[in-house]
Amino acid sequence: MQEIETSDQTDLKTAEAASIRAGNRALSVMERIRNFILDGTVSAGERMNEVRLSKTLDVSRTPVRAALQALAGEGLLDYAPNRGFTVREFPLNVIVDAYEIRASLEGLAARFAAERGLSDSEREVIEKSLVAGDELLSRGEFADGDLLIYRGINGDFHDTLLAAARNRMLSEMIRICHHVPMSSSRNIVAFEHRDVRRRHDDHHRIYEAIMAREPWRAEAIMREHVSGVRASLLKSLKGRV
Amino acid sequence: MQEIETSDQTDLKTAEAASIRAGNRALSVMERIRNFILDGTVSAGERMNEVRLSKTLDVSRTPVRAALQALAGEGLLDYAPNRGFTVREFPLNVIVDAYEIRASLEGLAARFAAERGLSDSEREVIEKSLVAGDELLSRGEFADGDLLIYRGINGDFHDTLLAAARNRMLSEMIRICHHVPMSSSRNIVAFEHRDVRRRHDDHHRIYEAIMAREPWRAEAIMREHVSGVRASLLKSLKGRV
DNA sequence: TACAGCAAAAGTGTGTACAGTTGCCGTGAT
DNA sequence: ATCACGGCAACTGTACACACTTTTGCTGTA
Repeated sequence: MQEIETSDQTDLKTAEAASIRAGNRALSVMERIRNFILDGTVSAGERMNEVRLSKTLDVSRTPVRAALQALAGEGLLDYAPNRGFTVREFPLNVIVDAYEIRASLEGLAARFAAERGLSDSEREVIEKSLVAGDELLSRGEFADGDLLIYRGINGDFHDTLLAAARNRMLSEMIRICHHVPMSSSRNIVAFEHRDVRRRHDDHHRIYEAIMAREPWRAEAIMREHVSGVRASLLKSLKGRV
Repeated sequence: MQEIETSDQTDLKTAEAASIRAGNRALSVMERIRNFILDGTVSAGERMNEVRLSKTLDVSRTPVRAALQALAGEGLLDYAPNRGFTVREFPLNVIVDAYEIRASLEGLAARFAAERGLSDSEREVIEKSLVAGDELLSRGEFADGDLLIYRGINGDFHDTLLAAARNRMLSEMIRICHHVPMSSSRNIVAFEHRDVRRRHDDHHRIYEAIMAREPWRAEAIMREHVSGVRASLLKSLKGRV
């Protein structure tokens, strides 16, 4: 009965890095249920029937319950005694607010990083991300797939800075913000070259502030940086909806 | 087998308000285990033996596991696969950082409250807390038990403002900060009359900023306010240790 | 005496049966 | 026709047994 091992181990590193509970089976179950939620297999407000889930995933109710509890801890599910778990709804204003929270928290992370300094490897990763971004942007316009590449570059920059803040609670809270649908830093919401260029320029300035050991400046720029993403999101939503 | 109902329902409202999982039994078990952690019955770094706990609390392992998972979600416990749960350690720097995080988040909450406005009942509670604090402080010095009273006043002010921010994710994150040992807003760390007076004056100014619909000013004062508590904590620790 | 390897014990992970609760549907009285 | 009540079905909550993993400590050997 170890056929689970072979199948799906999506994003396993993220999960264990975040001190998430659930052992062997429960961990993979958790990721699978998370995907059900994020890809819309189960819709917002829907009840998570334990028996049905355990049949679908071919495990007993025990790991299913563990996974559901863990996901509730992450804020993706709601719990009510004797009524089980339901998919939490994320109306637009909640998503927008999540960006504000992220802005505050990542700003704080930038300040901590500036106060505490970067390790050699962290500096290396960030510099690499800056150079890679410069290169990508120097062409003046985006080719196919370039946005996907920048997504990675952007993620590296933010993840590394977060690690440099050396504060676990902060990391976990920001991770929760990222798990709000649409709110990940890996989501580039501004598709226009000029916007991305401005964002990338922010990265340069944040890095400079950190290297200059100017915590408050680093915080201010980072806050504005993430807030700017929120503004872009609003703009792009208005454009489409 | 309903003898649990009669016994311990400590802080139950807080728990369910925070969308915590765990049903009837598991919920009370969770609170009891939380107390074990906070009052030092189990010490930092210690392993939470499920069998022993279930015997101590006189329930089966199932609700114990549920409670442990919930507490891990709150950040009080660490989990490692096949090795169970351990009490997370909170060294001084983590506690101090938690105040910074709280400062950022409560600042944001104040901003939201200023943007969104207070309900009648919220305004009433806050004004009452301001008046009560004025009265308590007007005597010029503290009598026995006055600090305890102010603790309640202080808590009312902060809780109400948080509710007025109308953002669940924010509430939950701040609640997590409060659960860090020593980091609750109900802990008055500055025992001197002058410090408390200054804090209370902050409350007045925050309220004024909110009523004047000045979000950024409300945020700035609140951040400084909570940061000030952190500074007082450091001072008082230095004095004692 | 130090260390490797193994075996027993302790502890966690999972499956499953049963108990308790909720919600729904049908029946009957008003 | 409507509402109240009772019983049934579905689902969650808890207990417990068994499987698997980790840890411990013992023994034999170098």
